[in-house]
Amino acid sequence: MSATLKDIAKKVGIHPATVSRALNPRTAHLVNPATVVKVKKAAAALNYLPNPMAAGLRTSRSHTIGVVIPDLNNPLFPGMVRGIQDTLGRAGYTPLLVNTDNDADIESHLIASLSARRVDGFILATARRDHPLLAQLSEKFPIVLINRVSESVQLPSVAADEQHGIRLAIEHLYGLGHREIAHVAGPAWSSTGHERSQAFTRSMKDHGLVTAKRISAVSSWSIEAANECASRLIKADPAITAIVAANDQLALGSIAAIKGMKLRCPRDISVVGYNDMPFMDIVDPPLTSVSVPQKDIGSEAARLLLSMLVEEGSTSVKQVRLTPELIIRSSTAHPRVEK
Amino acid sequence: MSATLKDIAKKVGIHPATVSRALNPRTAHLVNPATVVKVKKAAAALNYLPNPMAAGLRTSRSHTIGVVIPDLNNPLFPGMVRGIQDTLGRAGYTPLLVNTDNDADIESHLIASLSARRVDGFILATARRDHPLLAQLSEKFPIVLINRVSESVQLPSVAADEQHGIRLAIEHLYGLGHREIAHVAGPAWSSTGHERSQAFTRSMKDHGLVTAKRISAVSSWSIEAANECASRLIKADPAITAIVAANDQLALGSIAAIKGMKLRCPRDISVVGYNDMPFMDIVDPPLTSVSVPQKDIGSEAARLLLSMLVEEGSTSVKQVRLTPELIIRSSTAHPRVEK
DNA sequence: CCTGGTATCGCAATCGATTGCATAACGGCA
DNA sequence: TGCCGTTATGCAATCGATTGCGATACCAGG
Repeated sequence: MSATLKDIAKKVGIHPATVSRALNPRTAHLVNPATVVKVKKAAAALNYLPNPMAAGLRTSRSHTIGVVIPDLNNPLFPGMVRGIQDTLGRAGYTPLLVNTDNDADIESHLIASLSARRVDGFILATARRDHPLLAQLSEKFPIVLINRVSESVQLPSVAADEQHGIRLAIEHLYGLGHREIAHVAGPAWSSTGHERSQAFTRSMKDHGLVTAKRISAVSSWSIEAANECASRLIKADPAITAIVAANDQLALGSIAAIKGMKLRCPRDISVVGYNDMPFMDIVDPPLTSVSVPQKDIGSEAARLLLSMLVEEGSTSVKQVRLTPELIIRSSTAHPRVEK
Repeated sequence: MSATLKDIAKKVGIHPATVSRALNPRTAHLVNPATVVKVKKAAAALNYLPNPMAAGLRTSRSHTIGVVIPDLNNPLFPGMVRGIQDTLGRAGYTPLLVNTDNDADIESHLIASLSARRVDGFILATARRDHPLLAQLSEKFPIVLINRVSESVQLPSVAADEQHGIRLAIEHLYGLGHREIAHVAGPAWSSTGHERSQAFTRSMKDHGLVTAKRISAVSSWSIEAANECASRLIKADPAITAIVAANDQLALGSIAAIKGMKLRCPRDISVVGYNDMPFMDIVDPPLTSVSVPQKDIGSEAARLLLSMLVEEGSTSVKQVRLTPELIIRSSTAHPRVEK
C-alpha cells in the first residue's frame, strides 16, 4: 500500500537504517548531508508516510494523549479541547478524547481502555475531589490536570485562579452597592465547586460581609438543581440582593428561580455566573460572568504535558493558574434602594 | 512493562500462537476449550492488555476512525460526537477527532495526518458542497458523511431530512397565519445551507407562497452575518412577518436584526431556527427551532462505517435520513393583523 | 608509513501479535 | 492393523521502523 523505509532505501540504493536516520531530525547528523537530501527527495517522490504503529511498537511510544472530559456538551470544554488539539497536533501528538458523564465507573473504564491503547500521557478534566485512581495512575503515566488541582497528590495542573475570579465577582457586586450576597455553590464532590465556595467565603469576609446561611450547594451542575437551590436561598432570606453562582448553568437556574418567584433580574436580584460559556451574551438577561481563558488552559496543559514527556527526570510539579476576567453584562445592576 | 502473549504462554506452558488464538474470539474455536479457560485465567492474572500497535502492525488495521468536524464550539457537533464515540467505543474502535475551522486547507492537512496515523475509515461532518479530495479519499478509505450528503460522488451518509424539517417550520408558520415568509439562508458553499434553501423554495411553492427576493444567503454561519442579512431582507420588504433561518445562529442574528430595527420578535416578526442547539430555550425570546437527532446521527454513522469495515465487498451505498421535529417556543406567534 | 579518530553506513536484532503451514495426537473405520 | 480425517498446537515468517554495534573509509598527526 503505502511506501516504506525499504522502498526509499531501494530507490536511493542504501540501507533502510540509513533512511530512518536521515528522516529522523534527531539522528540526521549521523548521515551524510548529501544523502539526506537524496533520501528526502525520494521520500517525497514516493510520498512516504511513516507508519506510527511500527515506530510505536519499537519505541513503545504511541504519540497519543488520553484526554478525559466529563461532558463535551458542556460548552466549557470544547474550547479547552481546541487548545489541547492545536498544541498537541503541532508537536505530532494526537489526542484521544473520551467523555465520562461525570461517572466514576465510566471514567475508570475509559482510562483503562486508553491505557490499553498505550497513550503516552493523560490530560484529565474530571474535577472530582476524591479520586482514588489518580495516585496510582500518576505513577504509571505523566498526567496534567485541567480545570482543577489535586488535593491529595501533588500533580501538575492548569486551572483558572478561582480565588481571583470570585473576588472579581464580589468586588463588582460590592461596587454596585450590594451587601446581601448569596452563593449557589457547585456539588460537594466537585473540585471547582469546592474551591469557588471557599473563595466566596474568604472574599466576603475580606469585604466585611456575612455569609451565614447564604451558601447552598447543588447536587449536580444543572439548571434545575440551581433553580431549586436558589429558590430555597431566596425564600430563607428575602434580603438577598445578589447571587454569585459557581457556574453559568447555576446562574441560569438562579435566574429561572428569580423569575419563578415573580421577581426580576437584575432589578430585584443581580446574578453573576462563572465560565462565560458561549451564548451567555444572548440569554435573558445577558449574563455577567467570570470568563476563564478556556483555550489557553488547554494549550498550556498540552505544553506542560509535552515538556514532561521529553524531560523525564525533572521532579518539579508545575501548577499553573491562569487569570480570569469579569465580563459585565445586564444581569447585574444596583440594588433597589428600598425592598 | 505490561504482560505480553509470551508471558501468558510461558505461564500456561504453551506457545504464544496458541494464546493469541485462544484470546481472539474469531479463532478461539481452533483451540481446546480447556486451554482457552486456562489462558483466559492467566491473562486476567497477569492483567494482560493486548498491544494495539503490535496487532495493528501485523494486520494493518489501527482500530481508529478519523472524525472530521468543522468546529467543536458549534453546539451542534458535540452531540454527534457523543453518538460516534459511544458506538465506536463499544466495538473496540477509537475516534480521532479533529477540527477544520471550515478551512479547506486545514482540512486536507488534517486528513493527511489522519491517513498517516493509518485510520481505518473516516466520518466527515464538513458540509462543503465542492469537495475535490472527497472522491480520491473515498477510493482509499471507507467514508461516511454526516450532516450532509455528497452531490458529485455517491457516498454513504447520515443526515437530517432537511426537506421535512423546513416543511415543518413553514407549516407551523402557515398555520399561525403567516404568508410573507423570508429565508435567511446558509453560505452558498455549505451543503446543508443549500439543501435547506432548496427545501424552503419547494415548501413555499407547495403552500402557494412566493419567495421572490425573500431569500438571502449569509457569507458565514455567524450571528453578525445573519444580522446584516436579515436587516437587508426586512428593509427591502417590510411586509415580511416571519423568517425561517437555516440555522440557530442565523436565527439569533435575525432576532438581533429585528431588535436593532426597533421591532419585536415575535410580535412583529416571527423567527424559526434550525438544529435546536443547547440553550435555545433560554435565549430571548426562547427560540422555536427544528430539532435534529444529533446523537442518533452520530451513532448511526458509526454503525454504518463499522458495517462497511466488516463486509468489504458490498457495494450498496446507504444514505440514511433521520427525521427532525419542530420544537415550538416563543419566537413564533400569530402575525399582527394590521401592519 | 603507521596509528588513532571521526564520519558514514550496513547488519541484524527487536518490539508483540498474527497467521499460513506443518506436525502431532487421536479416534474411527475397514 | 493400517489408513484417514479431525483436532490441537507448534513453528516461523511477517508487519515497518528503530538502534546498538560493528565495519569501512578517510583524514590528520606523529
